[in-house]
Amino acid sequence: MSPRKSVAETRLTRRRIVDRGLEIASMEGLEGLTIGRLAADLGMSKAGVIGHFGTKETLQLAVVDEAADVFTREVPERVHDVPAGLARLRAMCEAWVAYLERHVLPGGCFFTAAATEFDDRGGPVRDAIAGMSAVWQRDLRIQARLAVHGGELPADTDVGQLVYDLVGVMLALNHFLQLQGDPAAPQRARRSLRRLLGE
Amino acid sequence: MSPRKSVAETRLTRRRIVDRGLEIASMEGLEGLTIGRLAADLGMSKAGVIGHFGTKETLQLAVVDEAADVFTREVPERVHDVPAGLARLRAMCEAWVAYLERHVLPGGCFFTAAATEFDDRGGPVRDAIAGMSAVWQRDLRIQARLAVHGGELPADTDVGQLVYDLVGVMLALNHFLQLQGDPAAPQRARRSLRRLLGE
DNA sequence: GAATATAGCAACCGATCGTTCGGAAGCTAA
DNA sequence: TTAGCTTCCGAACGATCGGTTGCTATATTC
Repeated sequence: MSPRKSVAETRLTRRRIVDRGLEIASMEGLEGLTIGRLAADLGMSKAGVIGHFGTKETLQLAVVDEAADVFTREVPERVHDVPAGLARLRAMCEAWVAYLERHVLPGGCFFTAAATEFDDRGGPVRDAIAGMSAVWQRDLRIQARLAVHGGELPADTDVGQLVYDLVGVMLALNHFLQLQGDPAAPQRARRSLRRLLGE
Repeated sequence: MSPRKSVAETRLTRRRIVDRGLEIASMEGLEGLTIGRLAADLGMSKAGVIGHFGTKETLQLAVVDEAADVFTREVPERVHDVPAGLARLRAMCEAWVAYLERHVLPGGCFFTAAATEFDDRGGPVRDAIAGMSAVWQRDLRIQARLAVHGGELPADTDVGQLVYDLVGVMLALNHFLQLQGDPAAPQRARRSLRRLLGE
């Protein structure tokens, strides 16, 4: 029925699958992401969808990768030119808030949803999620440490504690935005960040 | 085949279903809670399981109710005799941390998982989850307000902001415990609580 | 003791799950 | 032109999903 597409078109089809898959997964979860649903949404057959990945788990991993790309594009890359240290740390957090505020993905923060969905299981998908979460927290820790060493944050700052609190602020932001639809949540998040990182 | 049980036995069967259902749901999610899986775990037929509820949604609501009962028993009821105001607010939060620390449910905080799973959908299950979350946050606000009026917290305290931060601390605790298995998380949570609520 | 009500089972329903298979269609290299 | 490669489809696979039906065996009610 459907002919072979040019290489460019093929890559485009794969991208369409992963992009739409990320949207679905951000709303329904990575398990709620169904091959049949994906096929129906894209107007193609289930075989055509799964043929690009071979396995649902591979598809899930591709979606996790895409989510990481989106996050990277929307948050860390936007603050790459901000001076390292406290300024960069503040910019990272502000970009993080803005990213959730803008509802880049319809289902809120993909990693929050995926983390709570997979935190009790094993397997490569869980490992990928935990790994990317760890990388981002490491980046936060690095900038926090630079800020401490540069005297921009108190010398006795517990960097791990600070990152813990920052993560809490963002988890709360996602929670109040998605579950309660609270429009004051971003402002609350920014106020908490000011308290943690100074003015 | 299986005979009718006495009323007491019948209630017990229902409790067994809901209890096991809560364990499964805390790990696999409310949608991952499957009637067939439940029946297999309990050594009974699917019809025997669903006969007590009629519908999976009703079963899910029963599980949500049970989760609320467990939480109520484990957290607010344990601090019922603590004097109202800041002392009670602190005790509520400490009981909350201890509840997560003890791993009362194998999958961590049920409401955190259920909230992120259902925050994008509609329906009675989502409403029940959001409602119970709202009740608990209202209880926190009440005690916080009492603490402010009693002069135990600064007069300019933004109570909504405080509850936002408290929720963030607990979400982070659940996150670091479940996804990263960080044993230092409870101590981090307690330190954050001290920062928010004083010594 | 007889009548009634009901908990639970075995079997089954249609739908959907992830996955496999053979083939049709078209691009590309020889 | 031809042979091979690849994308995608239609169809089907067994498994499982939520839910229904008919029945049996017993607890309760009279």
